Amino acid sequence: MEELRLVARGSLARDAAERGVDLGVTLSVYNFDFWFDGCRGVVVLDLDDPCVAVVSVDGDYAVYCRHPTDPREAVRRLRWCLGIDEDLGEFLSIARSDELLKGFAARFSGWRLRSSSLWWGLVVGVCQQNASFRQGWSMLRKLIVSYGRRARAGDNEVLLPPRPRDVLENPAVLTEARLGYRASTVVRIAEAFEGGVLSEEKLASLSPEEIEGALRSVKGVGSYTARLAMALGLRVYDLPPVDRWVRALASRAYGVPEREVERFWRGRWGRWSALAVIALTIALDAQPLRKALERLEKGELVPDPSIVPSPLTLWRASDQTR
DNA sequence: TGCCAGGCGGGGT
DNA sequence: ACCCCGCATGGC
Repeated sequence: MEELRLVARGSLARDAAERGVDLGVTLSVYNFDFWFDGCRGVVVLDLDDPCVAVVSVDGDYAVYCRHPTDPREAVRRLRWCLGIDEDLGEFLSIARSDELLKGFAARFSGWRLRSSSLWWGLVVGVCQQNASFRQGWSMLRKLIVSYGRRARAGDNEVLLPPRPRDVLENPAVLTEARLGYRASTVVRIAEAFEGGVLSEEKLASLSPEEIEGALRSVKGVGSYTARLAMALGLRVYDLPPVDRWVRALASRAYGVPEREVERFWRGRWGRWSALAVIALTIALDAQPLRKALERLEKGELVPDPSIVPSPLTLWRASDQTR
């Protein structure tokens, strides 16, 4: 097991409060039980040169890294992963007068997207392809647990997602994790990162369209997966990951033909397009389309914490997604 | 039991 | 620019 050393300690409480960030909500949304327990969360800052932060809902944090790291750089990275300095003012202002997201904007203004690496964002996207939310997160959970990459960070034993190299060393685990035909796509993504064809640093400087194109060069990565990964890994939200779920809901809510949903969505949400898609999945508890449409008809557009698992409750629903 | 789910690529027209 | 199909797997 890899030993990580303490490189920084402090509190984000004041800055979070000043910026209206709710760390409890931010840590709980779309998280697993082994990374969040209702009180403290693990944030993976770097997979390749492992570095993690343990953050409490009141803002205390400790950052641990495998190699000596500039504490200021580590804290910058933590703040970025938690979206602390991302100003969502414009997004929330649009959302407050939006049919789909006004309830979300009223109650979840403190939510920020937790980012991951681009590699991991792609894996998340692939696991959502042609599967229910529940199945997708079950696959991801099994994937992480099966590779079982562990590190010691102070008193905490932390589970890390596999690196591209881990996947290439033992691709059979993907099948054990029940990824089905998605396994070969994950292998191709891992090869692209290991071979340097894709690299986060190079892609980050490109335009959103160019990033999407580069990611789609991997067979099995289409528009949805590329755009979701850009949002999760790079905090680039310009291009919405429009799937049949969003297409149907937006078509109904806005009275727009399905084939025009993407254009309409981008016109409405601009540089917040992908964030709005992710927010909608939270608002409707990522329920299957049929139920999500019923919720829309009834105007039930705020998360229902009694639904398990959902983006909000996934962290306390490990048994349902095993 | 079939059918379908937050896609995708490859084939057709 | 469309339309259509198959694809691993799990839940209902």
